Amino acid sequence: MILRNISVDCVIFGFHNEKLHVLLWQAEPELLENFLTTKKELEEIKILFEKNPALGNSQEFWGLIGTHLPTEEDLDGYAKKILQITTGIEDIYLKQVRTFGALDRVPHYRVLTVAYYALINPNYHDLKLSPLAKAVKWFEIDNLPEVIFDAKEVIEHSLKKLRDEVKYHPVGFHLLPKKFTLTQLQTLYEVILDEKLDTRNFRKKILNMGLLVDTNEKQKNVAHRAAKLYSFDVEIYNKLKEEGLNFRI
Amino acid sequence: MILRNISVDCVIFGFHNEKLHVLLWQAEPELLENFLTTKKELEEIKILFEKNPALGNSQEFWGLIGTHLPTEEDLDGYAKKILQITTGIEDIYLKQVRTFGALDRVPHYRVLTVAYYALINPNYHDLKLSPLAKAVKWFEIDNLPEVIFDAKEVIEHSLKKLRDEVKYHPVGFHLLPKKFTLTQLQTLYEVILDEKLDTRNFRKKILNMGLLVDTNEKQKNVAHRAAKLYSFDVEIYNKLKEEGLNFRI
DNA sequence: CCAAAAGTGTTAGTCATACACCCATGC
DNA sequence: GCATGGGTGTATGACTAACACTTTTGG
Repeated sequence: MILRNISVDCVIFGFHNEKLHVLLWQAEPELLENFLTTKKELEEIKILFEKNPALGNSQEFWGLIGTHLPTEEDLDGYAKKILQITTGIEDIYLKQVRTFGALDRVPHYRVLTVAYYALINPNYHDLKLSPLAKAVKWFEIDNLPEVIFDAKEVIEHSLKKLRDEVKYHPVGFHLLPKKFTLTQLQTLYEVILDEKLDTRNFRKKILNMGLLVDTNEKQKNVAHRAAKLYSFDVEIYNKLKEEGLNFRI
Repeated sequence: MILRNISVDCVIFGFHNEKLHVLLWQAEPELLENFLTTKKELEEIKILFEKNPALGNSQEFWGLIGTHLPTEEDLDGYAKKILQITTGIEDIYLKQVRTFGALDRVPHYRVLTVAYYALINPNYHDLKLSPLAKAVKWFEIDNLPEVIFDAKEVIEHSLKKLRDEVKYHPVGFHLLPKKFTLTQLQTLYEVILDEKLDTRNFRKKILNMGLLVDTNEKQKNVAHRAAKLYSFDVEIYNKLKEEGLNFRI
């Protein structure tokens, strides 16, 4: 059985072409089948779609990826499941943003949405493998299409949360490939925080924290001096944090 | 109608006797009547209580103040309403913590709890006026009674959120009277953050930020040098923030 | 005059900011 | 050899941390 009054939606952020993107879809009941376990649940979803013209009308509108919470699913676990099925990735950084519960945020019926944000790197995860590939698309964060319901507000809240988080916790790394250059990292922060950073100071700060691992590798086939590749190690971060490291950008 | 699968619970923090406290209650359906608008809702609540032995058994267990969300109530608005009815105060600082949705967090039926935390100053708000006064009690944060369901976890999450927040935003003032001394403010921070702060440095830092208003008043009838009384002005804070002030403790 | 808490300044070290040029690579 | 982005050091000012005594008040 699904809980008609509760939906779980994921704001999936991706970083490519030096831009922050959000993954949206045009949902149809048949796609939601992927997230559900019983036929009964699918029937229930179909009824909701029929009752709500705005949902059926999704040729024009894009929406956040998610659906109603089944009774037998753990809340955090279900958000993770939605992401796994959508992206094919097992270990995704995922964080609850907040629950939206204004009266009339969705016409015709009452639903609270528990929003999560997730961070992935689109260059390194081929979404073509996803069963939802045809319905799903990346949009630049400052060039979003028309979205359904209050999805815009949810995305904005999530972005704000990401911005707050990225300054004090090393979460930005989840948007980069395993091995990355300091310039990529800097660009990422510039894009998320929407401000220019001083290269020399940025490098000093990051390297002084001592949580990047020098992979002893360099970029290849670039038409300029090849940059060193670093990786981020959560274990090292946890150790340093215990010793009193304060991560700050 | 009430939404059986969604409850709204408030972790109400108060600061007195140099300790941080939480307001808990022993809920009974009759008390919940105060939060509800129709008789039908009360009947629905009563049925839930009957179905769930742990709820009826609340002579032994204390719980968070809150109840199921009625269909016609806005989520944030309902949290505010719960607080107003409980405390009689109109303007309470209130913040959504997160939504708890583990599978067996409440036995016998599935319910998600949207948790909020609130900050009030018990010395300056007489809860005896509340219709719930007899069921409600302050507990020291590190001397809590046995609590129902996962209330402990919810309280701990809320405290963590408060700690994170208090460092970077001037929310601590909501726990103090309108006019307070710098020593009170320092004690408050020491209690919330659970660490000693250097008095001289603390005063310098706070006063340099320039967001406290000198009321030109002093304590009266104290058996020692009377301290100056300050107040906090949100308007001033907002102005300073626009000018780039970074609030940090 | 005593007890109790309020109030105050200086120094040393650390951290943030501002800023401009040479280096390595592919084509 | 040139275009492109990678990589580096220093000086200045700002902030943080550590630390001990005098002042005011009521009883």
